Amino acid sequence: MSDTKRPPGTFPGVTLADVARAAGVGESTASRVLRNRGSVSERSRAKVEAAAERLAYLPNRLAGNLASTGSNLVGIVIPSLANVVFPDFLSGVNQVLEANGHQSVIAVSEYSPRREEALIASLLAWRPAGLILVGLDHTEGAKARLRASGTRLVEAYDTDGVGLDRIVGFSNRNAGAMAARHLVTRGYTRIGYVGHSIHGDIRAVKRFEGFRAALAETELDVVAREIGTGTSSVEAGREGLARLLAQGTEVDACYFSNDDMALGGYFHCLSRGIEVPNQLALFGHNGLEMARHAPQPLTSIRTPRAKMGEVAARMVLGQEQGRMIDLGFELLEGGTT
Amino acid sequence: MSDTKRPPGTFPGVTLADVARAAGVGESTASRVLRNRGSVSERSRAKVEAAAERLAYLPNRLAGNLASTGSNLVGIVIPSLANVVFPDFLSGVNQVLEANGHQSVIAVSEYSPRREEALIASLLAWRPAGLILVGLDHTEGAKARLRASGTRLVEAYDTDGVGLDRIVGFSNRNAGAMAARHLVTRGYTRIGYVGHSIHGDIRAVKRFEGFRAALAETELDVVAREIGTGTSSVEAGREGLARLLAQGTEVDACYFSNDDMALGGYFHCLSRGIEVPNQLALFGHNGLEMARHAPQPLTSIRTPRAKMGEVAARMVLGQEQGRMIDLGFELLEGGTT
DNA sequence: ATGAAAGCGCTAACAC
DNA sequence: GTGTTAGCGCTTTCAT
Repeated sequence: MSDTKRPPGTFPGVTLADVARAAGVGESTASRVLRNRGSVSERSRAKVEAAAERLAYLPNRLAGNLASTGSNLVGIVIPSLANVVFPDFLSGVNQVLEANGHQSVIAVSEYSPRREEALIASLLAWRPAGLILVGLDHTEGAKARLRASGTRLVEAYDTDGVGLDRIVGFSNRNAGAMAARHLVTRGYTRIGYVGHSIHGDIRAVKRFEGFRAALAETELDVVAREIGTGTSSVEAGREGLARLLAQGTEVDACYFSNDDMALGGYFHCLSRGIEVPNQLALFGHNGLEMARHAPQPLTSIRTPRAKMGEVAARMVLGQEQGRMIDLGFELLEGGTT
Repeated sequence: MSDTKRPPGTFPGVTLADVARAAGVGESTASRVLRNRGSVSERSRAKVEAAAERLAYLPNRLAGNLASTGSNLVGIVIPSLANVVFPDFLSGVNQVLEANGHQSVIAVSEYSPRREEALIASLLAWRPAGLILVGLDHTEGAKARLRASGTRLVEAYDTDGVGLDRIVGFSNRNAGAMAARHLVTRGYTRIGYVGHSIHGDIRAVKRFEGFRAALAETELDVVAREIGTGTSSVEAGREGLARLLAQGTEVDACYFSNDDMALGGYFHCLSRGIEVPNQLALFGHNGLEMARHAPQPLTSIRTPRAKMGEVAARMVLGQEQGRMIDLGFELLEGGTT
C-alpha cells in the first residue's frame, strides 16, 4: 500500500494486490470475489471481503475496464439542457442505466452538429458500452466515426428518416399533422404559427412541415407565421403571438412549436383579454406538466419523453428487440381549442 | 493493427503502437505529438499526424488515464432531473467543463442520501478529477469515502452549514427570510405556506425555516400550511393552495416552496376568480422563466443556478480562489404581491 | 529530439 | 477452487 506524495486528485492507492495480500489469497481470487464471478470458497470470500473493507479498497474502473476491453459507460449527446424535454428524456435513460450498473456520460451539443461530432469522438475515446444521440441528423464525419467504432448506437426522438443503427422515437411530421387535423376538425380555418428558431431544431421544423402538409389536404395553409430567433421559451411565445397578431392578418387559431411557446401565447391572451378559444384557439406540443394545469389546460400532444429514454437505454444495453421502435404520441384535448 | 474477432462494443483497435509504426517513430514520440507535450521535431510531428489520420486512430482514454493516474472526468450528483433547477445548474457546469476539456459523468440520487453514497462510490472508481455534489447533507459513509479519496470536492446550492471542501451557493435560510420580510413590509399578516414533500428537499425546509424565523421578528408566524406528498409541480401547487384555502383559515398571502408550486397557485386563483394580489398575494422561489412572463409576473427570488454551476466547475478545476463562495440571490418584484 | 522499457491496476486465460 | 502470468493501451522516466 504505497502512500507516497501524489498529485492532487490521486488516491491513496490501495490496490487489488494489497487486498489480496492482506487476505492471504491470490489477486485473481480477490478479483473474483469483488466481482462475484467464478467460484470462490466461502472462506476466501469472507477473507477478501474483510480485507477490502478494512483497507477501504476502492476499485479502479480505469484499470478494470482497460483489462476487460470495454466500459460500463454510456455516452449521451443531447442538444440542450435548457429545454425541459431533454432532462425528461435523460431521466428515463439514467434510470434504466443505473439499474443496470451503467453510468451516463452526458454531453451537450447546443444544437450544433459540428459540436456533436467533436463530442462523439470524445465519448468514443472512453470505449463506451454504447452511445445515445438525439435525432437522425449528424455530420458525415460523425457518421463515419460511429460506423467505424462499431459501438452500439441509439438515435432517439425522431423516426422521420433513416438511422445508423437503432432508433426509438416518434414521427414529428405526424405529430404536426395530428395538430393540423384537430384544428381543421374543430372548424378553424385561419391558422397561424408561432415557432422558435429553426436553427438546429430540425424536429420542430419537421412538425411544422407535417402540420402544413395536413392542412394542405383540405386546401388550407397557415395564413401567418412568426418565427423567433432564440430558443423556445414562454417569453418567446408570448412575444411571438403578440407580433403575429400585430401583423393584422385575421387568425382564429395558432399552432406553437412547443408548449412553452404556447403557454406564453396563452399568457398574452390572458393579458389582452383575448378569449380562448372563442377568439383564438391555441395548440402546443409536448404535453408539459405546467401547461396541463393552466386554468384552461392547453391542447397539446403528449410525447413519451421519459419512456423514450428508458427504451433508448434498454436498446443500447441490447435488451430490446427491433431496430426501430415508434412510441407514438397522444392528443391531449385541453380547453384551448 | 490486430483486427481479430472481438466482443461487441469493442473497437477495431488501432493503437498508438500502430500509429507509431506506420509513422516510423517510437511510441513515446507518437504519444508526445498526439498530446502536444514535450518537444518533437516538425518532421516527426507531421509523420505522426498523417499516420493517425490515415489509420483513423482513436485514443483510448481508459489506457491514457490509467497510465497517468487520474482522469479528465468530473462526477456530478444531482438530486433530480425532474426539477428544472438542476438542469439549469448542470448546464453551467457542463459549459465550463467542456471548455476545459473535461467530461461530466452525471448521476441522479432522487433525493436519497443512501443512493447518493452509492453513486459517489461508483463515481470515485473512475478516479475523477473532481466531484460536484448538491447540498451539504451526506451520509457519514459518503463523507468518509470523500475524505479518504482526496478528490477535489465542490458542494453547491447551499451555504447554510459546514462543507467538506469547497462550497458555492447561497443561503436558503436567507432567501426564505427575504421573502418573509417582503411580505411583512407590504403589510400582509395572515400568511400561509404551500410546500412540496419535505422528504429529501432539505433546502426547501431551510427556506421555510428562514421564512418563519423572519416572520417571528415581527411576532408573526404562518397561519396555515399545506405540504404536498410528492415533488414540486404546478399541479401540486394548485391543489396545495386549493386545500389551504379550504382549511377555512383566512389568508392574505401565500409563500410557496418553489415557482412551479406558485404558478400552480396562481392558476388556481385565475380559475376561481381570486384577485391577485388584492385578495391573495403569491410569492415563489427561483425566478423561473415561465413564472416571470405570466400576466402578472410572479414575485419570486432569482437564484443563480447556471452561474453556480459555472463557479462549481471552475472550483473543481482549481481555477477559483476561496473555499466558500456565496453567490447570493435577488428579489424579483412581480405583480403578485 | 527520441526510443526502450517499466509500469498504471486490473482481468483473463491457463495451469494446477 | 485458486494462483501465476500475460497482457489491456497508454504515459513516463531514463538513457541516449
